[in-house]
Amino acid sequence: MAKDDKGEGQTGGIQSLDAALRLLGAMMEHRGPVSLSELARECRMPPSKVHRYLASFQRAGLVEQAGRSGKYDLGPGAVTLGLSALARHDFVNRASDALPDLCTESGLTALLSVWGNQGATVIRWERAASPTVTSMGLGTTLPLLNSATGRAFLAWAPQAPLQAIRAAEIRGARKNPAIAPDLAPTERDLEKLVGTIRAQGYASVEGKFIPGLVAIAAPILDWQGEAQAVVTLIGTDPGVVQPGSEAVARLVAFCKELSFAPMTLADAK
Amino acid sequence: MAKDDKGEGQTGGIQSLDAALRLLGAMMEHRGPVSLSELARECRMPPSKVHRYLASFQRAGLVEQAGRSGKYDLGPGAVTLGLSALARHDFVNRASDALPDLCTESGLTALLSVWGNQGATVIRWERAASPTVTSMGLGTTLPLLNSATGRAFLAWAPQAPLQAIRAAEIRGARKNPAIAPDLAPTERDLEKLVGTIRAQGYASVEGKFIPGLVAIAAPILDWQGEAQAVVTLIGTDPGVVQPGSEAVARLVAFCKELSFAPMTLADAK
DNA sequence: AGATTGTTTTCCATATTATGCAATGCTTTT
DNA sequence: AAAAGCATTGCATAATATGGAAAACAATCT
Repeated sequence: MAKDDKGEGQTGGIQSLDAALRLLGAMMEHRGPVSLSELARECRMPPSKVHRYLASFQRAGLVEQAGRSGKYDLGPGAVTLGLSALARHDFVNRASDALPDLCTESGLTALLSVWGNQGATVIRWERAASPTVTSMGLGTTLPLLNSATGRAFLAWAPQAPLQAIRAAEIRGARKNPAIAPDLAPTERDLEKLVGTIRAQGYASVEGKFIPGLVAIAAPILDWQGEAQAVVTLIGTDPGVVQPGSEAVARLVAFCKELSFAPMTLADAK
Repeated sequence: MAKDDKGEGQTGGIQSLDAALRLLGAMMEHRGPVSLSELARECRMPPSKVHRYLASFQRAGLVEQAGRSGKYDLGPGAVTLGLSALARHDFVNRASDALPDLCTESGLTALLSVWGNQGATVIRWERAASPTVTSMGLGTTLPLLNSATGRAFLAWAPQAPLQAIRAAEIRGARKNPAIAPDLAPTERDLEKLVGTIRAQGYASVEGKFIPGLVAIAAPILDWQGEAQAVVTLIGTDPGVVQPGSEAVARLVAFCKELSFAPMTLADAK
């Protein structure tokens, strides 16, 4: 195959693994199932090569073949791997463990989300007894502007990844005003919205994402003051979004508890 | 290198990739960072090999070196990958697509339900060729105790939300014994019922909700082990509810196929 | 129908690429 | 200081991945 280019200054590694991971990356960029030949074209690999790699991935459960369409997609093993990686960050574990308590104490449905996959992704949720909705499962990607969760990320998440997404969603919202009817998503309005959210310490939304529902969301902050995750409470009573409400108090306390707290001098040993 | 084991019956694939994925699997099992040599020992690989593989993984962001301790850990790329995969696993859609197959193969009417609106709600159904049923349309809310579907949710759905609903329905059933004529819905009986259902892997009902009809139901589980949806088969022949029946086998296999399955780590010894 | 195009999958000879070992730095322990 | 453990790099060998061709399979058009 005449690999003439020696431009690779990379230190040791496995070339076949690099190719395999390039393949995985390509699969990730697609939102859904991809055909083998399409992958081959994108990665500039012969189909036979792609086929063999996919066979190995498939054995490990990282990819799977969707139905009988023959197309390939990321599989459950990838989820396991990702959640395992996520679990290394202890705030995820602590928040997951405490989520049921928050749910029962508040009587509301509680969600734990992290930023990933170009959106706020729900990784854990605890349903309340009261009649809320379903169809909001794990892995749901919440909209940035019209969900309390998304807004909390907008206000507290790392800038870099959000800038682009934000811009994209603003364009989308402008084209489709039904998505954000009462929000004129100019840069100025966004700044104002973010300012308001940060000032009051939590984000809220009434019936935007799902009519009839209200939600409040607060961030779990790391040592840099950026949102590592967002906790959301969903209910039906409009009262819960009010600044003084018990639900707000509980939510904010919960997140503060889990957020990074600078060491006090008294702790010095 | 004298690979004596010919135990590999596996079809085509990349051996080095298999080794790499075995490595990833080993890293997954550790809760935190691992040293290179430790990995090498566990996977029975020479350290140099492990080092080269890790270099490739690191370049892709799948693993990273924790601080300057030199230990390796799963990295942000793994999280991204997992979240991307998580978003694709829309159980409801996948089940919807596959439902017609289940229907034709089993010759029975198939139902797909999710939890919502204080009950098991039918969101998709596929009628069997034989003209049995029924007046059951989309959006029908099935009773919790007297339908196979409801019972499956009872057995596998998240505890917290169901406790209340369950209690409410018990009260209702007591007031209206026609709904649950042969079931004394005490807490003890409920526990026993749930235990039986979980033990046999599916819920069944004979002629309770609709006289003359029998039904079996099994859950589609997410990675939390909770029922995201329930698939139900309805027929007239009492034989289908028997544990060994073909219908039961098909149903359970169907749900298992759609349920979340963790990553398999190939331990070819 | 049959023909045609586009897939996915298997086979095989070749040499590219991964391999294990040994040697080298590098850090931590005795 | 010496020793032990670990991470990293070089090297010759052969084991392994490679691309092309062709077989199996599916879908679309004439």
